[in-house]
Amino acid sequence: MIEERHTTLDSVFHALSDRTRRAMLRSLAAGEHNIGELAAPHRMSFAAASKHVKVLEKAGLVRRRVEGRAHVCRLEPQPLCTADEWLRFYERFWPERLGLLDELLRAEDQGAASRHKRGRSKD
Amino acid sequence: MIEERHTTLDSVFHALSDRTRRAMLRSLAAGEHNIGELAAPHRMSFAAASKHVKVLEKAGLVRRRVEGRAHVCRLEPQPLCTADEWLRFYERFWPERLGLLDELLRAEDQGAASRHKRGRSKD
DNA sequence: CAGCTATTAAACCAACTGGTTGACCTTCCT
DNA sequence: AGGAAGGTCAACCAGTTGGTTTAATAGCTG
Repeated sequence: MIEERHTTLDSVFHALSDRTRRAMLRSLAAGEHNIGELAAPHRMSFAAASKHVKVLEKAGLVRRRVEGRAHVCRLEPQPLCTADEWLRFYERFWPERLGLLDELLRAEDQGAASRHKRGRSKD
Repeated sequence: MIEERHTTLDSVFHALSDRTRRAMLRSLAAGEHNIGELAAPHRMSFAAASKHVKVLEKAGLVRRRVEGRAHVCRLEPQPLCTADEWLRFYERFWPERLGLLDELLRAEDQGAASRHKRGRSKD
């Protein structure tokens, strides 16, 4: 099960290491799409794009449902959450990025929430 | 510069897609280590481990400083932060995992912080 | 039925990965 | 000076990746 988690992280991070696949996930964040729609924005053959989707699928990031002749894909966010959990271990190393949360929780525990600035970035 | 960010994400996620390298980062989270120390826990040749360190270095995750005959490595957390930023875009998809932060900030803004449980996982 | 649409499958290719080994520098120790 | 310690580099290898093209399958549509 720990083993499982490692192979999961392997495949998830690998899936994320390609720009095309990251873009596909972004598309899927906006809603379901079939393979053709996912492939369209990328300058490559349909077959190549289809392979990318398969990589995402194997990483558990995408679920596919066949609907007539179309394969409709939907985002499966759980593995991203797992990856984020792994990353967040290092949270304490990047200054103020989200050390914020712990600060807030601590302050809250003491019944006295202090004031903080917020600056979040978008993509 | 956007371009730069993409190649960074490519190399960072790729670096993270290997278990050995993730373990090395964990070691470095505890403090500086030279290559030999980083290599020791892993059943592979010294040279192989050295290559892994180089991958981490190229991804900007590790900084190396030569000290006599030893190469001392230190964790460079910034790219992890960048990766996390990318991942956190999907935050809204995994239920309540850390929607917590925003909740807290919102509550704080209203001058009334509500109580929450915290449950974080380790690796 | 024919033909278009959506998609996979298979064969192939060049480039990269993760690993090995052996040769080779430096630096430290005695 | 000589040798061990800490690392790199280059060559090599098998397996994977990301891409191509061509062919095949399955579902709609007229």
